[in-house]
Amino acid sequence: MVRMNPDLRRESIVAATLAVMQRQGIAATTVRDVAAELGTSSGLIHHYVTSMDELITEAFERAAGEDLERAAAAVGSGSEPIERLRRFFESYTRADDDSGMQLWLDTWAEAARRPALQQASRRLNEAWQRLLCTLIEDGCAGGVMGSDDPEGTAWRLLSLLDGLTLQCVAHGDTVTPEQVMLWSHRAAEMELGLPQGTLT
Amino acid sequence: MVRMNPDLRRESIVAATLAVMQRQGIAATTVRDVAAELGTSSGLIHHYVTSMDELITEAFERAAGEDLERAAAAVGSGSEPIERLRRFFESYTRADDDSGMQLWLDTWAEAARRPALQQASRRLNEAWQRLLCTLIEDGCAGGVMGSDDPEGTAWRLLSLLDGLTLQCVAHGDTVTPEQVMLWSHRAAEMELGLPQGTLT
DNA sequence: GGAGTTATTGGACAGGTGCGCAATAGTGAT
DNA sequence: ATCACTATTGCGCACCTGTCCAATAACTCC
Repeated sequence: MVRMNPDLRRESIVAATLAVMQRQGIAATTVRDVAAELGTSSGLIHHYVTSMDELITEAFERAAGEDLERAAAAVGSGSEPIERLRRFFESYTRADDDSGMQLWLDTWAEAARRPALQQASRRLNEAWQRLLCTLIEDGCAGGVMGSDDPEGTAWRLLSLLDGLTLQCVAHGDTVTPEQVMLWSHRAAEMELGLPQGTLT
Repeated sequence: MVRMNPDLRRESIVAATLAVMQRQGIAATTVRDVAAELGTSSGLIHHYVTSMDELITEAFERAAGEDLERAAAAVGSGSEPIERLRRFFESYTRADDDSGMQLWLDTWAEAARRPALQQASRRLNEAWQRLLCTLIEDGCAGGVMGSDDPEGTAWRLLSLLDGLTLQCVAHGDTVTPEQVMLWSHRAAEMELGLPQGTLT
């Protein structure tokens, strides 16, 4: 039996959990499924993790945290405000990642019944809002865009993106990712006093 | 044993199911819970209903259909376009009904795993879109408001409302129903070329 | 080699799920 | 009173869930 670093073992369990969650949804993710994904037994999972709830929350935090970090890097303060805004939208909508979108929706619903998950979800939500808010404030300071209430504008735009993503993930044939980008661009142009077509 | 009209009995089962769904969420609604709500046995449920899936879908359709009918009546073509729009927003956000909002979110997530529910959800979704679209077109025809793409505008506004409702139901202390109304009004004013403050 | 420690297994446990079914209670017509 | 019929019960079935635990395997250190 290979003696692994316990932290690494835990890490691989969390990764397997995430994979199962993306494939089957949070509610349908069971200890035995995770064990099968790793090719081990269910008892082992509980040797490294105290409860299923903890495992699910940790897997979500890992995935969502990485998404956020990637976005923060892509939106980095180096380039032009308009371009940064465009990149933010692309990162947030996860348009290239079906299973990610599904998991995102799942989290909203499950959060109501899993306090730990709700807390994690809220933290992530606020971090995204802060990222966009800073971005808008930078643009305003540079005179590229305008908003009399950057925080409110950020919430409105994020809510629009949430709603569009909702349509996309649940009724994908009615609203496509391309429309999500187009419509969010138009809304942002209106909100920020940009000439129509600036973002697209 | 009182011999009831079978349709009435079925009706009461659906009503009980809806009550349990609103209280516990769709995923946690079981045959035994519904039976307990009615004060009968679980076997009786299956005497009138073939499967749990069917029961859940029917309960959702009933509740959502009634919501839509109420909204259509409230938005009736009698009054002024601006007032009709305001009433539409109020109806759609279900701001006065916490359990209704929770069920709405639940439906989105569950739809991914219950085909029948997904179909029902989609039908309802399109009906709401049509209602708002007609409303916008009426306003445009009357010269009260303007939009170069009524259908797109309707989708955008509904998506914004969805996103705001999402925030409201999951993180209620961050986004209040009042803000949902205010922000959706502002967005609608921008979209429809109305002077700021017209709706509020 | 053996001792001590950890990793891992596989199954037991109590509880829950949807569904089906034989048995019973009640009803209305004859 | 008898009959056919329906309503209703309550339990059984097979399956699934998270969690726990004794037994075993593998490793490290002496």
